Amino acid sequence: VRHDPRSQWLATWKENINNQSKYMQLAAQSSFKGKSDRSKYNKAARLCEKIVAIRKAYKRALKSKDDETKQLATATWVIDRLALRVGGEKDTDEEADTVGCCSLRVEHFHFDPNSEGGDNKEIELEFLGKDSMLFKQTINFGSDLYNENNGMGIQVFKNLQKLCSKKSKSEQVFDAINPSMLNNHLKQFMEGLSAKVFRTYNASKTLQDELRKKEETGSWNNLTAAQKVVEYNNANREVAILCNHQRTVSKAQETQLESLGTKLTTLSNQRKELKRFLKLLNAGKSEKIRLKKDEKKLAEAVAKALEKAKKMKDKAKTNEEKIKATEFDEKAKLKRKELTELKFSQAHLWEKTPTSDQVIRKLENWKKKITKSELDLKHKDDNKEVALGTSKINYMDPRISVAWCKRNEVPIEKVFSKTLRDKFNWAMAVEPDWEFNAKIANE
DNA sequence: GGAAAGACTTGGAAAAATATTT
DNA sequence: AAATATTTTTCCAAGTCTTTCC
Repeated sequence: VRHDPRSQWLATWKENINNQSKYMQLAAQSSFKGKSDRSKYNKAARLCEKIVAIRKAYKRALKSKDDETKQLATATWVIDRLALRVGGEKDTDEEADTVGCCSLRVEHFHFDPNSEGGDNKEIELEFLGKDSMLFKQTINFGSDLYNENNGMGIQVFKNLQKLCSKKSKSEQVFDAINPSMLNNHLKQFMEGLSAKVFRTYNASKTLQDELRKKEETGSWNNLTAAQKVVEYNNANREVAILCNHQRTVSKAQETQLESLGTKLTTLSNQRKELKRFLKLLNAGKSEKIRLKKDEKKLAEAVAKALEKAKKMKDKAKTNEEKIKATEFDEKAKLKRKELTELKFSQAHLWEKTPTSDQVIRKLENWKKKITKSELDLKHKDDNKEVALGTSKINYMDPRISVAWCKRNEVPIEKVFSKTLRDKFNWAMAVEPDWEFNAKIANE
């Protein structure tokens, strides 16, 4: 037993397989952890002020004659603007071959990936990051996004080009520096600054800017709380994309998306048929309009089968009878499924020949349905690989979210789950106009 | 001065709990 | 109430970064 105010752990031991240190620590909702979480975000917030000087410094150093200085500047740009991790060296015999900024190799860079030739300033970066998550993005260094500070993107591109030339594929791009040099370099700008702080800073800043942008749109105040939460999640998504937080698409999700796709095709085919009906009606050929078929008959059969299955189950005493009853029940359910499919496939049809008014009304209805389900599908597809949770738990200052909720009269539980509310208890008391900026660092 | 150890944060998968649809 | 879909929680490995050791 000992008392050591410098450390947070309650117990520590060596795990017997890989000989790694293990710790027992207080839970995330403890005030102890809360305090260090708060200081993490406060440190990142101080960057709001310091970032100007840092960017100015590396802009100049990008053109330095000294290799080390130049590489430090280029790497800092990458960490600041592309939100990469620092990328510590590790033993590739023992561990997975994953990389970050400092350990990037020439083979991870594809210049002019689409062979556009000429003055192309694109690089496709492709590598496995933490947890072997794929990072694959094409960066256009010529775009305004990277050049608002007159020409920095272009300069970085030139540097990277040079750093990759005359090297074999397996050589490191930033061969003159390593993470501890980079972190030491960063310390001169701000006490306690290290590479990871940029991720926290950029994530929090992005969230705040995105949320503010949305609040400034004209119709914002007309939105319901639920609609505002959707916008919050969209902002959260921007952050997750920035940090490359991904999830693998499960088999179930895959099939779900597929079936949504087929549903959509059915709907649009039905709309086409409805249009045809309208023409037929106008031409006085109403007898050619297809009507609903077999639905009632099948519905009755299904009801009967289900009832019978239930009776069989109630009666069954022996195992054999029970098995039979279950089998029958499964068949009945299959039939029921058929019925729903049939119903869906002729949902646009009528029992009796419709009037053109009816057809018009249904057409409008179908149009709405199609737009909605198109949007739904696109949304699902766009987001199937993005994980929002990680940035919410680790990167976005919770006070931004709390203040946003207060300003917009959105209950906090729409945004933070129970555990997150506990974890971020320290952040709950901020004012509605609270801002993530350099001033709050002293709170 | 550089490598290894130690301490703490960050990461997605899978399980579990809830919500929604049928 | 059952089936499905979505969200939350749990789990522990894989990172980062500072301190210690040689």
